[in-house]
Amino acid sequence: MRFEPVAPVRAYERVVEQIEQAVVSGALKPGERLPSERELMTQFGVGRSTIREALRVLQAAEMIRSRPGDPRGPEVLAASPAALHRSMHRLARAEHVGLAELLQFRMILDGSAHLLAAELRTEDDLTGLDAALESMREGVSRGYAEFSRADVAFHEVIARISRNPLLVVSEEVVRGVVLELIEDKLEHASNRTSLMRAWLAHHAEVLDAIRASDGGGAAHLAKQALYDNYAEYVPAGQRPLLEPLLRS
Amino acid sequence: MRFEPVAPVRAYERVVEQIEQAVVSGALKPGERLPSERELMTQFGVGRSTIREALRVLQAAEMIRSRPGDPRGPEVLAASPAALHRSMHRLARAEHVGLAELLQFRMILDGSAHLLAAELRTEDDLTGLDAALESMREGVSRGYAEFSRADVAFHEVIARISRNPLLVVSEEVVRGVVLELIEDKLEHASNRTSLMRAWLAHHAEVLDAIRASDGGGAAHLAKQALYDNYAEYVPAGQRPLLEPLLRS
DNA sequence: GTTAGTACACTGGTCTGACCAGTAGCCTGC
DNA sequence: GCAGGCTACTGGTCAGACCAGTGTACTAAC
Repeated sequence: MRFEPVAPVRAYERVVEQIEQAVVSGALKPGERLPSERELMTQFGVGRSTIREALRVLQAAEMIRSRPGDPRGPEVLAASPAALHRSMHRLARAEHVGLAELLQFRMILDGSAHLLAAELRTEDDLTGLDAALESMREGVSRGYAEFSRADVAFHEVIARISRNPLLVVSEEVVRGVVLELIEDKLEHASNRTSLMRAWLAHHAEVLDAIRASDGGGAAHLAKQALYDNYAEYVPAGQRPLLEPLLRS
Repeated sequence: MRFEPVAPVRAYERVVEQIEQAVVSGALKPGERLPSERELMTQFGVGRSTIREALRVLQAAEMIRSRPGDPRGPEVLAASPAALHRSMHRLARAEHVGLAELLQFRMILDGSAHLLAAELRTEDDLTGLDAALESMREGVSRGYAEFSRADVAFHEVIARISRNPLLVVSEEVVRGVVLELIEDKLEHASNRTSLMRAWLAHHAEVLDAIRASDGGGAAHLAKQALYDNYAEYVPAGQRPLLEPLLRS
Protein backbone atom coordinates (compact mmCIF):
# COMPACT_ATOMS: atom_id res chain seq x y z
CA MET A 1 0.00 0.00 0.00
CA ARG A 2 1.41 3.35 -1.02
CA PHE A 3 0.17 6.83 -0.26
CA GLU A 4 0.30 9.82 -2.53
CA PRO A 5 1.90 13.02 -1.28
CA VAL A 6 -0.71 15.69 -0.76
CA ALA A 7 -0.28 19.35 -1.59
CA PRO A 8 -2.33 21.98 0.17
CA VAL A 9 -4.98 23.36 -2.17
CA ARG A 10 -5.02 27.12 -2.30
CA ALA A 11 -8.28 28.97 -2.54
CA TYR A 12 -7.30 30.76 -5.73
CA GLU A 13 -6.48 27.40 -7.32
CA ARG A 14 -9.99 26.19 -6.81
CA VAL A 15 -11.32 29.38 -8.32
CA VAL A 16 -9.07 28.88 -11.36
CA GLU A 17 -10.22 25.30 -11.57
CA GLN A 18 -13.90 26.16 -11.65
CA ILE A 19 -13.58 28.95 -14.20
CA GLU A 20 -11.29 26.88 -16.39
CA GLN A 21 -13.73 24.02 -16.21
CA ALA A 22 -16.53 26.32 -17.30
CA VAL A 23 -14.49 27.47 -20.27
CA VAL A 24 -13.27 24.11 -21.53
CA SER A 25 -16.68 22.52 -21.03
CA GLY A 26 -18.16 25.19 -23.24
CA ALA A 27 -20.42 26.64 -20.59
CA LEU A 28 -18.55 29.90 -21.16
CA LYS A 29 -17.87 30.60 -24.81
CA PRO A 30 -15.29 33.00 -26.23
CA GLY A 31 -16.59 36.56 -26.24
CA GLU A 32 -18.79 35.97 -23.24
CA ARG A 33 -18.12 37.81 -20.03
CA LEU A 34 -17.28 36.78 -16.52
CA PRO A 35 -19.00 38.56 -13.65
CA SER A 36 -17.06 41.45 -12.18
CA GLU A 37 -14.43 40.75 -9.56
CA ARG A 38 -16.69 41.97 -6.79
CA GLU A 39 -19.47 39.74 -8.04
CA LEU A 40 -17.19 36.70 -8.35
CA MET A 41 -16.06 37.44 -4.82
CA THR A 42 -19.53 36.85 -3.44
CA GLN A 43 -20.22 33.90 -5.77
CA PHE A 44 -17.09 32.07 -4.71
CA GLY A 45 -17.22 33.32 -1.15
CA VAL A 46 -13.62 34.49 -1.10
CA GLY A 47 -11.88 37.82 -0.88
CA ARG A 48 -11.12 39.99 -3.84
CA SER A 49 -7.39 39.35 -3.68
CA THR A 50 -8.04 35.64 -4.09
CA ILE A 51 -10.25 36.31 -7.09
CA ARG A 52 -7.64 38.61 -8.56
CA GLU A 53 -4.87 36.05 -8.22
CA ALA A 54 -7.04 33.50 -9.95
CA LEU A 55 -7.83 35.92 -12.77
CA ARG A 56 -4.12 36.70 -13.13
CA VAL A 57 -3.37 33.02 -13.63
CA LEU A 58 -6.12 32.68 -16.21
CA GLN A 59 -4.92 35.82 -17.91
CA ALA A 60 -1.38 34.48 -18.06
CA ALA A 61 -2.83 31.38 -19.73
CA GLU A 62 -4.46 33.65 -22.31
CA MET A 63 -7.92 32.43 -21.35
CA ILE A 64 -9.38 35.77 -20.29
CA ARG A 65 -8.64 39.44 -20.63
CA SER A 66 -9.80 42.23 -18.38
CA ARG A 67 -9.88 45.93 -18.91
CA PRO A 68 -10.53 48.51 -16.24
CA GLY A 69 -13.79 50.35 -16.48
CA ASP A 70 -15.57 47.83 -18.65
CA PRO A 71 -18.92 47.21 -16.97
CA ARG A 72 -19.37 43.94 -18.85
CA GLY A 73 -16.54 42.30 -16.91
CA PRO A 74 -13.58 40.17 -17.95
CA GLU A 75 -13.81 38.68 -21.45
CA VAL A 76 -13.40 35.00 -22.22
CA LEU A 77 -10.92 34.60 -25.06
CA ALA A 78 -10.85 32.04 -27.81
CA ALA A 79 -8.19 29.38 -27.41
CA SER A 80 -5.06 30.71 -29.01
CA PRO A 81 -1.58 29.38 -29.44
CA ALA A 82 -0.17 32.48 -27.76
CA ALA A 83 0.39 30.78 -24.42
CA LEU A 84 1.88 27.75 -26.15
CA HIS A 85 4.14 30.06 -28.05
CA ARG A 86 5.32 31.78 -24.90
CA SER A 87 6.08 28.62 -23.02
CA MET A 88 7.85 27.08 -25.97
CA HIS A 89 9.87 30.21 -26.42
CA ARG A 90 10.83 30.25 -22.78
CA LEU A 91 11.89 26.65 -22.95
CA ALA A 92 13.92 27.32 -26.07
CA ARG A 93 15.74 30.20 -24.41
CA ALA A 94 16.47 28.04 -21.41
CA GLU A 95 18.46 26.00 -23.94
CA HIS A 96 16.98 22.66 -23.18
CA VAL A 97 15.85 23.17 -26.72
CA GLY A 98 18.31 24.47 -29.24
CA LEU A 99 17.97 25.42 -32.84
CA ALA A 100 18.76 21.85 -33.90
CA GLU A 101 15.81 20.41 -32.01
CA LEU A 102 13.48 23.14 -33.18
CA LEU A 103 14.49 22.62 -36.76
CA GLN A 104 14.15 18.88 -36.39
CA PHE A 105 10.66 19.34 -35.07
CA ARG A 106 9.79 21.77 -37.80
CA MET A 107 11.01 19.39 -40.48
CA ILE A 108 8.79 16.70 -39.03
CA LEU A 109 5.74 18.92 -38.89
CA ASP A 110 6.28 20.63 -42.19
CA GLY A 111 7.08 17.38 -43.95
CA SER A 112 3.93 15.74 -42.62
CA ALA A 113 1.81 18.75 -43.47
CA HIS A 114 3.06 18.65 -47.07
CA LEU A 115 2.50 14.93 -47.27
CA LEU A 116 -1.07 15.25 -46.09
CA ALA A 117 -1.67 18.28 -48.26
CA ALA A 118 -0.54 16.40 -51.37
CA GLU A 119 -2.85 13.52 -50.61
CA LEU A 120 -5.88 15.50 -49.53
CA ARG A 121 -5.75 18.56 -51.79
CA THR A 122 -8.77 19.45 -53.90
CA GLU A 123 -8.85 21.53 -57.05
CA ASP A 124 -9.84 24.56 -55.00
CA ASP A 125 -6.84 24.07 -52.78
CA LEU A 126 -4.59 24.08 -55.81
CA THR A 127 -6.08 27.38 -56.92
CA GLY A 128 -5.35 28.82 -53.51
CA LEU A 129 -1.78 27.61 -53.65
CA ASP A 130 -1.31 29.07 -57.10
CA ALA A 131 -2.46 32.43 -55.79
CA ALA A 132 -0.15 32.21 -52.80
CA LEU A 133 2.80 31.39 -55.02
CA GLU A 134 1.95 34.30 -57.27
CA SER A 135 2.00 36.65 -54.27
CA MET A 136 5.42 35.38 -53.40
CA ARG A 137 6.63 35.98 -56.94
CA GLU A 138 5.40 39.56 -56.71
CA GLY A 139 6.94 39.87 -53.27
CA VAL A 140 10.46 39.28 -54.60
CA SER A 141 10.59 42.74 -56.09
CA ARG A 142 8.81 44.40 -53.18
CA GLY A 143 11.45 43.69 -50.58
CA TYR A 144 12.10 41.07 -47.99
CA ALA A 145 9.32 41.97 -45.58
CA GLU A 146 6.64 41.59 -48.20
CA PHE A 147 8.16 38.38 -49.51
CA SER A 148 8.32 36.96 -46.02
CA ARG A 149 4.66 37.65 -45.42
CA ALA A 150 3.73 35.90 -48.64
CA ASP A 151 5.92 32.98 -47.63
CA VAL A 152 4.16 32.65 -44.32
CA ALA A 153 0.82 32.81 -46.10
CA PHE A 154 1.86 29.98 -48.42
CA HIS A 155 2.79 27.82 -45.46
CA GLU A 156 -0.50 28.58 -43.81
CA VAL A 157 -2.41 27.46 -46.87
CA ILE A 158 -0.46 24.20 -46.90
CA ALA A 159 -1.16 23.66 -43.23
CA ARG A 160 -4.85 24.35 -43.73
CA ILE A 161 -5.08 21.88 -46.58
CA SER A 162 -3.64 19.21 -44.32
CA ARG A 163 -6.81 19.71 -42.24
CA ASN A 164 -5.19 19.24 -38.87
CA PRO A 165 -5.36 22.18 -36.48
CA LEU A 166 -2.71 20.68 -34.24
CA LEU A 167 -0.32 20.62 -37.14
CA VAL A 168 -1.19 24.18 -38.08
CA VAL A 169 -0.71 25.56 -34.62
CA SER A 170 2.44 23.64 -33.77
CA GLU A 171 4.07 24.60 -36.99
CA GLU A 172 3.17 28.24 -36.54
CA VAL A 173 4.60 28.26 -33.05
CA VAL A 174 7.81 26.50 -33.96
CA ARG A 175 8.31 28.71 -36.99
CA GLY A 176 7.94 31.77 -34.79
CA VAL A 177 10.42 30.51 -32.24
CA VAL A 178 12.95 29.56 -34.90
CA LEU A 179 12.70 32.99 -36.49
CA GLU A 180 13.16 34.70 -33.14
CA LEU A 181 16.28 32.69 -32.51
CA ILE A 182 17.96 33.55 -35.77
CA GLU A 183 16.43 36.84 -36.77
CA ASP A 184 19.54 38.77 -35.90
CA LYS A 185 21.57 36.57 -38.21
CA LEU A 186 18.97 36.84 -40.94
CA GLU A 187 19.11 40.61 -40.73
CA HIS A 188 22.66 40.57 -41.97
CA ALA A 189 22.12 38.24 -44.88
CA SER A 190 23.61 40.07 -47.83
CA ASN A 191 22.31 38.30 -50.90
CA ARG A 192 18.67 38.44 -50.08
CA THR A 193 17.40 38.62 -53.61
CA SER A 194 19.07 35.40 -54.66
CA LEU A 195 17.84 33.78 -51.44
CA MET A 196 14.32 34.79 -52.27
CA ARG A 197 14.63 33.44 -55.80
CA ALA A 198 15.90 30.11 -54.54
CA TRP A 199 13.11 29.97 -51.99
CA LEU A 200 10.57 30.73 -54.67
CA ALA A 201 11.91 27.96 -56.89
CA HIS A 202 11.63 25.54 -53.97
CA HIS A 203 8.01 26.44 -53.46
CA ALA A 204 7.21 26.01 -57.12
CA GLU A 205 8.66 22.51 -56.98
CA VAL A 206 6.65 21.73 -53.88
CA LEU A 207 3.51 22.92 -55.56
CA ASP A 208 4.19 20.66 -58.54
CA ALA A 209 4.54 17.68 -56.24
CA ILE A 210 1.30 18.54 -54.49
CA ARG A 211 -0.46 18.96 -57.80
CA ALA A 212 0.77 15.51 -58.78
CA SER A 213 -0.48 14.12 -55.43
CA ASP A 214 3.07 13.02 -54.77
CA GLY A 215 3.02 13.10 -50.97
CA GLY A 216 6.45 11.61 -50.44
CA GLY A 217 8.00 14.00 -52.91
CA ALA A 218 6.35 17.06 -51.41
CA ALA A 219 7.40 16.03 -47.91
CA HIS A 220 10.96 15.48 -48.98
CA LEU A 221 11.15 18.79 -50.80
CA ALA A 222 9.78 20.62 -47.78
CA LYS A 223 12.29 19.06 -45.41
CA GLN A 224 15.15 19.59 -47.83
CA ALA A 225 14.21 23.25 -48.21
CA LEU A 226 14.23 23.78 -44.46
CA TYR A 227 17.57 22.04 -44.20
CA ASP A 228 19.12 24.03 -47.00
CA ASN A 229 17.94 27.30 -45.57
CA TYR A 230 18.58 26.89 -41.91
CA ALA A 231 21.18 24.18 -41.39
CA GLU A 232 23.98 26.73 -41.63
CA TYR A 233 22.82 28.26 -38.35
CA VAL A 234 22.93 24.90 -36.57
CA PRO A 235 26.22 23.99 -34.90
CA ALA A 236 28.03 21.62 -37.23
CA GLY A 237 28.15 18.90 -34.61
CA GLN A 238 24.37 18.76 -34.38
CA ARG A 239 23.60 18.66 -38.07
CA PRO A 240 23.62 14.85 -38.18
CA LEU A 241 20.50 15.04 -36.02
CA LEU A 242 18.66 16.51 -38.96
CA GLU A 243 19.86 14.20 -41.67
CA PRO A 244 17.86 11.08 -40.84
CA LEU A 245 14.75 13.10 -41.55
CA LEU A 246 15.90 13.85 -45.08
CA ARG A 247 16.10 10.18 -45.87
CA SER A 248 12.63 9.18 -44.72
CA MET B 1 3.37 57.74 -40.64
CA ARG B 2 1.55 55.23 -38.50
CA PHE B 3 1.27 55.00 -34.75
CA GLU B 4 1.21 51.87 -32.67
CA PRO B 5 -1.65 51.28 -30.27
CA VAL B 6 -0.44 51.60 -26.70
CA ALA B 7 -1.50 49.35 -23.87
CA PRO B 8 -1.31 50.58 -20.30
CA VAL B 9 1.51 48.86 -18.44
CA ARG B 10 0.41 47.40 -15.16
CA ALA B 11 2.67 47.57 -12.15
CA TYR B 12 2.65 43.81 -11.67
CA GLU B 13 3.73 43.37 -15.29
CA ARG B 14 6.85 45.35 -14.74
CA VAL B 15 7.61 43.29 -11.66
CA VAL B 16 7.18 40.10 -13.69
CA GLU B 17 9.38 41.56 -16.38
CA GLN B 18 12.24 42.34 -14.05
CA ILE B 19 12.19 39.01 -12.26
CA GLU B 20 11.83 37.09 -15.51
CA GLN B 21 14.72 39.03 -16.96
CA ALA B 22 16.85 38.14 -13.95
CA VAL B 23 16.03 34.48 -14.41
CA VAL B 24 16.59 34.16 -18.16
CA SER B 25 19.75 36.25 -17.98
CA GLY B 26 21.13 33.83 -15.45
CA ALA B 27 21.44 36.37 -12.65
CA LEU B 28 19.08 34.11 -10.70
CA LYS B 29 19.87 30.45 -11.11
CA PRO B 30 17.56 27.53 -10.40
CA GLY B 31 17.56 26.66 -6.73
CA GLU B 32 18.30 30.22 -5.68
CA ARG B 33 15.76 32.16 -3.69
CA LEU B 34 13.86 35.35 -4.24
CA PRO B 35 13.49 37.77 -1.33
CA SER B 36 10.31 37.39 0.66
CA GLU B 37 7.17 39.10 -0.56
CA ARG B 38 7.50 41.81 2.05
CA GLU B 39 11.07 42.43 1.06
CA LEU B 40 10.23 42.52 -2.67
CA MET B 41 7.50 44.97 -1.79
CA THR B 42 10.03 47.51 -0.53
CA GLN B 43 12.55 46.76 -3.29
CA PHE B 44 10.02 47.35 -6.05
CA GLY B 45 8.19 50.07 -4.15
CA VAL B 46 4.76 48.54 -4.68
CA GLY B 47 2.14 46.98 -2.46
CA ARG B 48 2.12 43.36 -1.50
CA SER B 49 -0.89 42.50 -3.66
CA THR B 50 1.01 43.71 -6.70
CA ILE B 51 3.98 41.55 -5.77
CA ARG B 52 1.70 38.59 -5.19
CA GLU B 53 0.00 38.94 -8.57
CA ALA B 54 3.40 39.03 -10.22
CA LEU B 55 4.52 35.93 -8.32
CA ARG B 56 1.30 34.16 -9.34
CA VAL B 57 2.06 34.81 -12.98
CA LEU B 58 5.61 33.54 -12.61
CA GLN B 59 4.35 30.55 -10.72
CA ALA B 60 1.83 29.76 -13.46
CA ALA B 61 4.74 29.85 -15.90
CA GLU B 62 6.51 27.29 -13.73
CA MET B 63 9.42 29.67 -13.10
CA ILE B 64 9.15 29.90 -9.34
CA ARG B 65 7.51 28.06 -6.47
CA SER B 66 6.65 29.40 -3.06
CA ARG B 67 5.80 27.62 0.11
CA PRO B 68 4.36 29.23 3.20
CA GLY B 69 6.64 29.39 6.17
CA ASP B 70 9.87 28.94 4.30
CA PRO B 71 12.15 31.70 5.58
CA ARG B 72 14.38 31.42 2.51
CA GLY B 73 11.68 32.80 0.24
CA PRO B 74 10.29 31.70 -3.17
CA GLU B 75 12.47 29.25 -5.09
CA VAL B 76 13.61 29.76 -8.66
CA LEU B 77 12.87 26.61 -10.65
CA ALA B 78 14.75 25.07 -13.52
CA ALA B 79 13.09 25.43 -16.90
CA SER B 80 10.76 22.51 -17.43
CA PRO B 81 8.30 21.46 -20.09
CA ALA B 82 5.49 21.48 -17.55
CA ALA B 83 4.12 24.83 -18.68
CA LEU B 84 4.37 23.76 -22.30
CA HIS B 85 2.55 20.61 -21.38
CA ARG B 86 -0.28 22.53 -19.80
CA SER B 87 -0.78 24.97 -22.62
CA MET B 88 -0.67 22.26 -25.24
CA HIS B 89 -3.17 20.23 -23.30
CA ARG B 90 -5.50 23.19 -23.04
CA LEU B 91 -5.21 23.92 -26.72
CA ALA B 92 -5.86 20.33 -27.70
CA ARG B 93 -8.99 20.22 -25.60
CA ALA B 94 -10.21 23.62 -26.75
CA GLU B 95 -9.44 23.62 -30.46
CA HIS B 96 -12.03 21.52 -32.23
CA VAL B 97 -9.71 18.57 -32.51
CA GLY B 98 -11.35 15.22 -32.77
CA LEU B 99 -9.92 11.79 -32.28
CA ALA B 100 -8.97 11.59 -35.96
CA GLU B 101 -6.78 14.69 -35.80
CA LEU B 102 -5.22 13.63 -32.52
CA LEU B 103 -4.43 10.21 -33.85
CA GLN B 104 -3.05 11.69 -37.03
CA PHE B 105 -0.81 13.93 -35.02
CA ARG B 106 0.26 11.12 -32.79
CA MET B 107 1.13 8.94 -35.75
CA ILE B 108 3.30 11.72 -37.07
CA LEU B 109 5.07 12.28 -33.78
CA ASP B 110 5.40 8.64 -32.86
CA GLY B 111 6.57 7.68 -36.32
CA SER B 112 9.21 10.39 -36.33
CA ALA B 113 10.35 9.51 -32.83
CA HIS B 114 10.81 5.91 -33.85
CA LEU B 115 12.64 6.90 -37.00
CA LEU B 116 15.05 9.08 -35.08
CA ALA B 117 15.44 6.52 -32.35
CA ALA B 118 16.40 3.85 -34.87
CA GLU B 119 19.00 6.10 -36.43
CA LEU B 120 20.46 7.57 -33.27
CA ARG B 121 20.28 4.67 -30.82
CA THR B 122 23.42 3.57 -28.99
CA GLU B 123 24.11 0.19 -27.44
CA ASP B 124 23.09 1.57 -24.04
CA ASP B 125 19.79 2.67 -25.48
CA LEU B 126 19.15 -0.84 -26.74
CA THR B 127 19.79 -2.20 -23.27
CA GLY B 128 17.25 0.24 -21.88
CA LEU B 129 14.71 -0.79 -24.47
CA ASP B 130 15.28 -4.46 -23.74
CA ALA B 131 14.60 -3.79 -20.09
CA ALA B 132 11.47 -1.82 -20.87
CA LEU B 133 10.17 -4.61 -23.09
CA GLU B 134 10.89 -7.12 -20.36
CA SER B 135 8.81 -5.06 -17.92
CA MET B 136 5.97 -5.11 -20.39
CA ARG B 137 6.25 -8.87 -20.73
CA GLU B 138 6.01 -9.21 -16.96
CA GLY B 139 3.16 -6.73 -16.94
CA VAL B 140 0.95 -8.96 -19.06
CA SER B 141 0.33 -11.28 -16.15
CA ARG B 142 0.06 -8.49 -13.59
CA GLY B 143 -3.00 -6.87 -15.03
CA TYR B 144 -3.81 -4.06 -17.36
CA ALA B 145 -2.76 -1.17 -15.14
CA GLU B 146 0.74 -2.52 -14.67
CA PHE B 147 1.06 -3.35 -18.34
CA SER B 148 -0.08 0.11 -19.30
CA ARG B 149 2.54 1.71 -17.08
CA ALA B 150 5.25 -0.40 -18.66
CA ASP B 151 3.94 0.53 -22.09
CA VAL B 152 4.14 4.22 -21.30
CA ALA B 153 7.66 3.71 -19.99
CA PHE B 154 8.66 2.01 -23.24
CA HIS B 155 7.35 4.93 -25.24
CA GLU B 156 9.19 7.35 -23.03
CA VAL B 157 12.46 5.54 -23.60
CA ILE B 158 11.90 5.73 -27.33
CA ALA B 159 11.15 9.41 -27.13
CA ARG B 160 14.23 10.03 -25.03
CA ILE B 161 16.45 8.20 -27.50
CA SER B 162 15.18 10.47 -30.25
CA ARG B 163 16.83 13.25 -28.22
CA ASN B 164 14.23 15.87 -28.93
CA PRO B 165 12.38 17.25 -25.91
CA LEU B 166 9.71 18.80 -28.09
CA LEU B 167 8.92 15.41 -29.50
CA VAL B 168 8.85 13.91 -26.03
CA VAL B 169 6.55 16.51 -24.61
CA SER B 170 4.20 16.69 -27.56
CA GLU B 171 3.83 12.98 -27.78
CA GLU B 172 3.18 12.67 -24.08
CA VAL B 173 0.52 15.34 -24.23
CA VAL B 174 -1.22 13.95 -27.26
CA ARG B 175 -1.15 10.46 -25.83
CA GLY B 176 -2.78 11.79 -22.69
CA VAL B 177 -5.51 13.56 -24.58
CA VAL B 178 -6.21 10.52 -26.75
CA LEU B 179 -6.52 8.33 -23.70
CA GLU B 180 -8.88 10.80 -22.06
CA LEU B 181 -11.11 10.69 -25.10
CA ILE B 182 -11.43 6.94 -25.33
CA GLU B 183 -10.78 5.70 -21.82
CA ASP B 184 -14.40 4.88 -21.25
CA LYS B 185 -14.40 2.69 -24.33
CA LEU B 186 -11.15 1.04 -23.31
CA GLU B 187 -12.59 0.20 -19.93
CA HIS B 188 -15.07 -2.13 -21.53
CA ALA B 189 -12.64 -3.97 -23.77
CA SER B 190 -13.27 -7.61 -23.03
CA ASN B 191 -10.32 -9.48 -24.42
CA ARG B 192 -7.64 -7.53 -22.69
CA THR B 193 -5.12 -10.29 -22.41
CA SER B 194 -5.02 -10.95 -26.12
CA LEU B 195 -4.82 -7.21 -26.72
CA MET B 196 -1.83 -7.03 -24.44
CA ARG B 197 -0.14 -9.92 -26.20
CA ALA B 198 -0.66 -8.33 -29.59
CA TRP B 199 0.66 -5.03 -28.28
CA LEU B 200 3.68 -6.77 -26.86
CA ALA B 201 4.40 -8.48 -30.18
CA HIS B 202 4.20 -5.11 -31.91
CA HIS B 203 6.74 -3.65 -29.54
CA ALA B 204 9.11 -6.55 -30.03
CA GLU B 205 8.98 -5.99 -33.78
CA VAL B 206 9.64 -2.30 -33.30
CA LEU B 207 12.60 -3.07 -31.12
CA ASP B 208 14.02 -5.37 -33.78
CA ALA B 209 13.76 -2.62 -36.36
CA ILE B 210 15.45 -0.15 -34.04
CA ARG B 211 18.22 -2.65 -33.32
CA ALA B 212 18.71 -3.01 -37.06
CA SER B 213 18.83 0.80 -37.40
CA ASP B 214 15.92 0.48 -39.79
CA GLY B 215 14.35 3.90 -39.28
CA GLY B 216 11.75 3.59 -42.00
CA GLY B 217 10.68 0.20 -40.76
CA ALA B 218 10.40 1.29 -37.15
CA ALA B 219 8.40 4.35 -38.11
CA HIS B 220 6.02 2.33 -40.22
CA LEU B 221 5.51 -0.26 -37.51
CA ALA B 222 4.78 2.44 -34.96
CA LYS B 223 2.21 4.12 -37.14
CA GLN B 224 0.63 0.84 -38.12
CA ALA B 225 0.35 -0.18 -34.47
CA LEU B 226 -1.42 3.06 -33.58
CA TYR B 227 -3.76 2.63 -36.51
CA ASP B 228 -4.57 -0.97 -35.68
CA ASN B 229 -5.28 -0.17 -32.08
CA TYR B 230 -7.21 3.03 -32.28
CA ALA B 231 -8.70 3.33 -35.76
CA GLU B 232 -11.81 1.47 -34.66
CA TYR B 233 -12.73 4.39 -32.41
CA VAL B 234 -12.43 6.88 -35.27
CA PRO B 235 -15.61 7.55 -37.24
CA ALA B 236 -15.36 5.50 -40.42
CA GLY B 237 -15.66 8.56 -42.62
CA GLN B 238 -12.52 10.07 -41.15
CA ARG B 239 -10.29 7.04 -41.36
CA PRO B 240 -8.97 7.98 -44.81
CA LEU B 241 -7.30 10.93 -43.10
CA LEU B 242 -5.01 8.50 -41.35
CA GLU B 243 -4.12 6.29 -44.25
CA PRO B 244 -1.73 8.55 -46.12
CA LEU B 245 0.53 8.41 -43.10
CA LEU B 246 0.75 4.66 -43.30
CA ARG B 247 2.17 4.86 -46.79
CA SER B 248 4.96 7.31 -46.13
C1' DG C 1 27.31 16.88 26.28
C1' DT C 2 23.36 15.54 23.97
C1' DT C 3 18.76 15.76 23.12
C1' DA C 4 13.80 16.83 23.51
C1' DG C 5 10.82 20.62 23.85
C1' DT C 6 9.43 25.07 23.31
C1' DA C 7 9.20 30.01 22.07
C1' DC C 8 9.72 33.23 18.51
C1' DA C 9 10.28 35.53 14.32
C1' DC C 10 9.21 34.92 10.05
C1' DT C 11 6.84 32.95 5.84
C1' DG C 12 2.97 32.84 2.43
C1' DG C 13 -2.38 32.73 2.15
C1' DT C 14 -6.34 35.27 2.85
C1' DC C 15 -9.60 38.97 4.06
C1' DT C 16 -11.26 43.71 4.58
C1' DG C 17 -11.72 48.20 3.29
C1' DA C 18 -10.22 51.97 0.98
C1' DC C 19 -8.83 55.12 -2.96
C1' DC C 20 -7.90 56.11 -7.80
C1' DA C 21 -8.34 56.53 -12.88
C1' DG C 22 -10.87 55.22 -16.29
C1' DT C 23 -15.20 53.62 -18.92
C1' DA C 24 -20.14 53.13 -20.60
C1' DG C 25 -24.43 54.63 -20.61
C1' DC C 26 -27.86 57.49 -19.11
C1' DC C 27 -29.69 61.92 -18.72
C1' DT C 28 -29.96 66.20 -18.83
C1' DG C 29 -30.13 70.98 -21.32
C1' DC C 30 -29.90 72.92 -25.30
C1' DG D 1 -31.72 65.24 -32.17
C1' DC D 2 -27.63 65.76 -30.08
C1' DA D 3 -23.44 67.37 -27.42
C1' DG D 4 -21.90 67.39 -22.86
C1' DG D 5 -21.64 66.17 -18.41
C1' DC D 6 -23.09 63.04 -14.45
C1' DT D 7 -22.96 58.68 -12.23
C1' DA D 8 -22.41 54.14 -11.11
C1' DC D 9 -19.71 51.01 -12.12
C1' DT D 10 -15.02 48.66 -13.56
C1' DG D 11 -10.22 46.94 -12.66
C1' DG D 12 -5.53 48.42 -10.48
C1' DT D 13 -3.34 49.37 -6.36
C1' DC D 14 -2.34 50.02 -1.55
C1' DA D 15 -2.46 49.47 3.54
C1' DG D 16 -3.15 46.81 7.36
C1' DA D 17 -4.62 42.92 9.65
C1' DC D 18 -5.03 37.92 10.99
C1' DC D 19 -3.98 33.02 10.51
C1' DA D 20 -1.63 28.56 10.05
C1' DG D 21 2.39 26.90 9.27
C1' DT D 22 7.76 26.63 9.21
C1' DG D 23 12.75 26.85 10.63
C1' DT D 24 15.77 28.08 14.06
C1' DA D 25 17.68 29.25 18.16
C1' DC D 26 17.30 28.79 22.75
C1' DT D 27 16.22 26.26 26.93
C1' DA D 28 15.43 22.53 30.04
C1' DA D 29 15.89 17.89 31.13
C1' DC D 30 18.52 13.97 30.89
